[in-house]
Amino acid sequence: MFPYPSGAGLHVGHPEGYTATDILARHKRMRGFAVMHPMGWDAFGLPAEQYAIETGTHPRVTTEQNINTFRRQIRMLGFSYDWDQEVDTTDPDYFRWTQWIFLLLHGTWYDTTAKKGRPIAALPIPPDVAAQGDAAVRKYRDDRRLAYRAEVPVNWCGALGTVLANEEVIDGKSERGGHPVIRMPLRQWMLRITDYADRLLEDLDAVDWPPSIQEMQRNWIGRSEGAELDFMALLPAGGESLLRVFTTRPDTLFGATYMVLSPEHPLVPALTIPAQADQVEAYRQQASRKSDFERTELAHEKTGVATGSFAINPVNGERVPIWIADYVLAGYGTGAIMAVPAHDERDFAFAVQFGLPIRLVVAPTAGGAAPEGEPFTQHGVAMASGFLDGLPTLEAKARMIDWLEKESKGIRKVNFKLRDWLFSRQRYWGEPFPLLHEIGTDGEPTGRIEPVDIADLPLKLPELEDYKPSGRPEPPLGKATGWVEVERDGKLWRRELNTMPQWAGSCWYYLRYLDPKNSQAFCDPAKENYWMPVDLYVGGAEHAVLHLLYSRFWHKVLFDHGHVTTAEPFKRLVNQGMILGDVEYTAFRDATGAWVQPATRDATGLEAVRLPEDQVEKKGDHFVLKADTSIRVDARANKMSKARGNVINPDTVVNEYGADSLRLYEMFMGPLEATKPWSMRGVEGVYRFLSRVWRVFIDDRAEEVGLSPQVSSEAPEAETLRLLHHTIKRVTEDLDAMRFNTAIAAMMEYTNHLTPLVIRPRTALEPFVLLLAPFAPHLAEELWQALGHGSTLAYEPWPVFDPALLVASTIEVPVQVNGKIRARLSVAPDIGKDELEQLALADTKVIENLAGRAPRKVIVVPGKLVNIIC
RNA sequence: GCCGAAGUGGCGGAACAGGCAGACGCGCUGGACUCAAAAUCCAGUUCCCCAAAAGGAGUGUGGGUUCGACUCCCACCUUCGGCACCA
Repeated sequence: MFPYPSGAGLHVGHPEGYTATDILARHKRMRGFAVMHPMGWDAFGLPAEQYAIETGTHPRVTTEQNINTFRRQIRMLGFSYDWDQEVDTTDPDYFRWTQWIFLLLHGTWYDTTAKKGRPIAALPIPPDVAAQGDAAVRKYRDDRRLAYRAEVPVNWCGALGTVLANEEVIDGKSERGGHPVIRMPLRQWMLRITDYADRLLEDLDAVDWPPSIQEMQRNWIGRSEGAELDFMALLPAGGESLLRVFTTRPDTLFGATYMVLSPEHPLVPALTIPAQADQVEAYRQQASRKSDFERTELAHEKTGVATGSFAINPVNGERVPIWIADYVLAGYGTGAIMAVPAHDERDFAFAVQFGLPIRLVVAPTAGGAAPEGEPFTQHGVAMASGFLDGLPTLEAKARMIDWLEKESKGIRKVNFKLRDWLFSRQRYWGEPFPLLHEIGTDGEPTGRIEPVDIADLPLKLPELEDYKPSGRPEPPLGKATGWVEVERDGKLWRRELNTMPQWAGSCWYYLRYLDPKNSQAFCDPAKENYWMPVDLYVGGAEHAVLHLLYSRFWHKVLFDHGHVTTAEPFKRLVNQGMILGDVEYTAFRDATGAWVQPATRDATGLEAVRLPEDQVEKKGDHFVLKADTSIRVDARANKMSKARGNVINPDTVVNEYGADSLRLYEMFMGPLEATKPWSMRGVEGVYRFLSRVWRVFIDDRAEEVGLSPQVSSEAPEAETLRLLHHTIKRVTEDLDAMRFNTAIAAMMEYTNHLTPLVIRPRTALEPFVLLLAPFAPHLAEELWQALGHGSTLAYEPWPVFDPALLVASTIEVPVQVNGKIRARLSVAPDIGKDELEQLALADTKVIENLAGRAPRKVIVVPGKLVNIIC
């Protein structure tokens, strides 16, 4: 995954994944593969804009500086990127195609029968719509495009005068400054990713991804099957209105004792009786001020207000009260539920809180009793439910849906947690939407929206005097007066003022890598066909859901239009683990300065003191203070952060130990996927290994760098040859399985064998240099030259091991008596089972341990062990 | 609360189609080289007992399967990551 070039420069977390893919790229090249290994910049984003607001520096300037820093640092590490493939999402030649893809989405509707996206021109227009004229047809189409506009609540911070992203809002206040944030509806661009929910879910089975990531995506998509059914709401003003709910448990319909609407539900005003109006309005106000976070956070205490009106249960004609409560989310299902307190935790809590009736309609077993004082939410057997009585839950569900469908009171329905994607931002530093709004003679938008001509792309950002927020929830692009208004076909048009989110550019960059300079298409179809899908995609798990889901969505739209040939973009995904700071030891002192042992880690009023390693020791399964072993010391590695001051800068490491040491250490720390703490001593360790390798080849006492006189043309001894081939085997297999740490261990072992050799045969050294090359390319190239080769080793064939040479002349086989090892036999590797058993039984140690007892059973695993049971 | 991953020496981690636990590296101890130090090289280093040999215990905890379990099964504990009123 390409980086966001932040002002802080490269972090040691970045080179982890990049080293891994570089090693594989180099290895594959040596094995004759054509390798595409590119790098680029995900360079739109908030920090550059924030910096612009504060200093007036154009984000382009900041971004360019940051990219230059990142590029320098990345080059310093010797990654074999093809810099001709470099992409930058903020480059107009790049975002031209981001805009182009947006227009493709805008020009697409999802055909649910064909289960694919199709051009909007192919959308069948019903005759009655067509009869109403162009405006009606246009609206019909606009309502079905994959990119559409909707009123959705955004986080508006009046004090900062800007709209904030969800992650910038904490406890209903702005992250910076702690100003109040309210949610207000704003007209926004949305992408209809929910149309692709089923395919995004199904195709997860076809990719080679970590199961945990697949699971996270499945949960995020959150498919659930159930029914939508209609209650009949009785309006206080007279008349009726259908009130639709979604439920996964239609079998509990007989147990519905009240209904709950989300505070935002459109029917709330019509359903509120005058006596309740004030309360309802107050509750709606209060709910609107809460952020989603606040609404779902800890506050599991239920709140709500009765509307005062009632609805009729479709299955039994019963009158049930209608309430509003914020535990019902406006965005899921229909924004309204039938409450079955006996069989749902939330409904139960609410019913208890407000004294609403609870009616059991499912028993754990036929005739069995549900536990008292808690809801029974599991499957069981229907009861007190008329025609469902006695049916197990699954059958009861099906029967109820059949009944609802027959009576036209409901339908089978699948719902998804996945929301449509809020795609617009009220920001400057992002891709402008290539759309024009028609302005009528009255100076107001007519509602007609047209894309900018493809030939006029890219639509570049206007230059701005200042980037400060306007103080109104309006995008800063509105300030670019000369840019906003456009004349076309004799009419006045106003440009779309929102910009795209940072995800946009990162959604498809892997395709641009294939053909970054193409001015005719986002990518030459022949190249796409040759390279796609991505064989290996390495990145942090923080992108497990959003980035990977959005990319997959865009890819599928491109696929439906025939612009790409694979349904999925990333065949194999590997998540690198996080690199934490060095381990820190912390003890606590109270106000008097005395050491104390806090009951909890977050105890207040105590001073946390960081201790050097030599002041602590291990006692039992935890660390204690050496000076007072009754005081427990907290030992943990923390996330690297500026605030903690535990950030490791790759520049420092490279200056001190060289790029190869950094690369090697990052890979030697542990499995790529694991979270692991950094240790400067560990870097020192791999540096010493590389130095040892150097001294095996090079006479370091000589005035000039030159091959050690110990390097000889003699043939290696059998053991050296065996170890060489063993090492080739291990390194090759470990690389294929991405076990970089054990591959390095294998090379260390081989080096440990070579070091004491007085005579170092060239034929045992050269293949080793090639094995080391992907890991430590700088050192390996130098050794390769010293060995007398004129050109790079980057394309030398990868060494191949000879299985015949792997066999040792003798092996050691342990002999157990009753499962305990009592002797070791030195035998030929191909020794027969019977012979091995005879040898074991004849061993003096074994005889001693048998103490005259006769073996009852002898288990012989040839080449592994002998176990004698007596 | 739910989902997922993981618990192995002083530390990072090896070994899991069930078969010698602790590879490799760090740290530590001792030795060689040196006037000395650094660097380097050699040896040792899971714990307990012990001069040594020989023993004994041991892969988060408690059970189970097996000749044999870090590895498989059941229950639990802890840590990390994600989701979190999704009807």
